[in-house]
Amino acid sequence: MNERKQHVLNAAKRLFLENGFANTSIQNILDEAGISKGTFYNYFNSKNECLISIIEESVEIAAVRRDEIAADGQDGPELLVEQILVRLQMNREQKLIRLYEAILHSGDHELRDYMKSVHLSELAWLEQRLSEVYGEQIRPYAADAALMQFGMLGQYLQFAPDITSSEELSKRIRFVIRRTEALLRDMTENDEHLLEAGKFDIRADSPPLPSPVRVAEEILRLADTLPPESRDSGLEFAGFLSAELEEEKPRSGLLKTVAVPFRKLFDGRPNEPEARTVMSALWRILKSSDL
Amino acid sequence: MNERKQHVLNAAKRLFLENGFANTSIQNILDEAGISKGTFYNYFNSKNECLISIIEESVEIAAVRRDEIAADGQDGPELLVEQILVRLQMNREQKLIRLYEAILHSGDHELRDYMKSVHLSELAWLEQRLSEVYGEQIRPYAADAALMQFGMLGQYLQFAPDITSSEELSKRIRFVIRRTEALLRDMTENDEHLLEAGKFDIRADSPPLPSPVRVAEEILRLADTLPPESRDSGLEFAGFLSAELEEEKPRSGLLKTVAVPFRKLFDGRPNEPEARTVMSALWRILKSSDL
DNA sequence: AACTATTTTATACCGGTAGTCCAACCTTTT
DNA sequence: AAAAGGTTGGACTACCGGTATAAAATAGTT
Repeated sequence: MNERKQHVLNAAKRLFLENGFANTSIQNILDEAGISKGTFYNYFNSKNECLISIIEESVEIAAVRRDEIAADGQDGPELLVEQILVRLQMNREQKLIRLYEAILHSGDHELRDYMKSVHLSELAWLEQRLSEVYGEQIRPYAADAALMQFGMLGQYLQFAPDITSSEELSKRIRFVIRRTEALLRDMTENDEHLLEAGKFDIRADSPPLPSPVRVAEEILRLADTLPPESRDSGLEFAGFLSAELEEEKPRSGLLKTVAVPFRKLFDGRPNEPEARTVMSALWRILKSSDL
Repeated sequence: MNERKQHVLNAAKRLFLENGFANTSIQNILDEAGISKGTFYNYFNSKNECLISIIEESVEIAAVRRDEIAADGQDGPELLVEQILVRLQMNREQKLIRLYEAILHSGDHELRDYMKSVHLSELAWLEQRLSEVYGEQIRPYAADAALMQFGMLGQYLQFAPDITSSEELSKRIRFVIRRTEALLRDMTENDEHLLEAGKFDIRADSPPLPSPVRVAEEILRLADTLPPESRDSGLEFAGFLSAELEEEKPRSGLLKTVAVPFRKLFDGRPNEPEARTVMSALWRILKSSDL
């Protein structure tokens, strides 16, 4: 990921959020980013692909944040609220969600398929989390509950798009989660469900798990790029993380605890996106070995 | 409403449903309808306006059908299922709903506002119906229940867009309605709600109620256009309807019963849309006097 | 420092889009 | 028959996403 490319992405994102996807021409992006058309098409094969990159980035940010806040603290409905809040805050002022939808209904098949997979993976995540939070006995109803919760929340957001405070957001999320609990009780009592468990899983096209050794290398390389003031602690963290990663049975609790502050060292630095990508790989490894 | 204009609308609708809104150019519509560009822009100020007309028509069709099936039979959850089914079948094979969404996210403010009002009026209708079906005591929670039901159902439809049989549709609707009942019980028990009653009402910009006298005239005029084979019964119906309409206190039960077969005389006839519009006005009068 | 390879720039160009404009045409009213 | 007004076809504009390309700038290698 070129730094210049990141600059273009940021410019495009700014414009998309401000004026909408359809109302932003490539020329606008070129002007905003101060680049020429040729460069743009060096980075992206199309305007759509540029949009996909933006969404991919925000999905990654949300995933890492969710894993990080799960790393400290007990699991339960309150954590679920926080994790859902992450996605909503990601769509700053509900505008990113418009991009999602713009893509969904843009007649472009490739884009639609991509967004569908994003949607599905969000539902799969939610189904899994509901099972974790409310116990294995509700698993047969988790898929339906996830789908309905997603729909309810979507309505509460679309209906009041003027939410700035995360207080207001939390309030709605909590309300919807309590309703979801009622739905789970109701479905359990009557043993009614429409979807089978695991309905949303689409592991087929998910990328292969990165190798721990490879990730360990990347972490060390990243630490090398830190500025003097954070370099020392960064190297400490990185040394521990990479050593632990190459162990036979990594102590995942420790890894999770250390991973969070290490990643945060890169906040605001030019390679923040790269650091996030590497740590995202780390979290995937950790979660797969937890099972 | 010109007959030629209706012809253009039908052509556009066909193309939109088949290829999507974005993938249908005005030239396509011109070719399909066999008209010229000048004519098209005589009827509509833009492609968007053409789409709005199509949606307006389908909204009207759905409203009349809902009122008509309510006219015979007892009220209750089963009727509600049928009425909801009307809207879903209207969006034939889930494709019209894409038009809705295409409009919602098209960056065009005017279109968005229009669709928002359609959305709101659907929610207002649902809130009202829930109160009717489940009793006045749930009215404080009806707005929330309507919003959540709408969201849940939307997910179940979007998620399985390959539904052709209305059996399958009914099954999902019934499932969602049972969940809505659980939500209503839950909210009632805990006395929790986020929205106040009547939240979705937007009477401000709804057109003024048509005068009964005027509608009576239109009904007589319509009957005159019927072909010989249905002319006699049409005139009988029309005579009764218009006479009753001009009474001090119209017998609304009778009116409803007679209105249905009268409107159906125009099915398949060129002025079917016009007849529907007139009868739509009649239903609005009847419902307002029922209160 | 010189040479090479790659990236970036600027611009012309393509086919397609929504929408404008207008002179010619047709139909209805007078 | 004449006037009026809606209808027609098509030329036209401005813009879009995307392609092509030659010149300029930059980076990497020796």
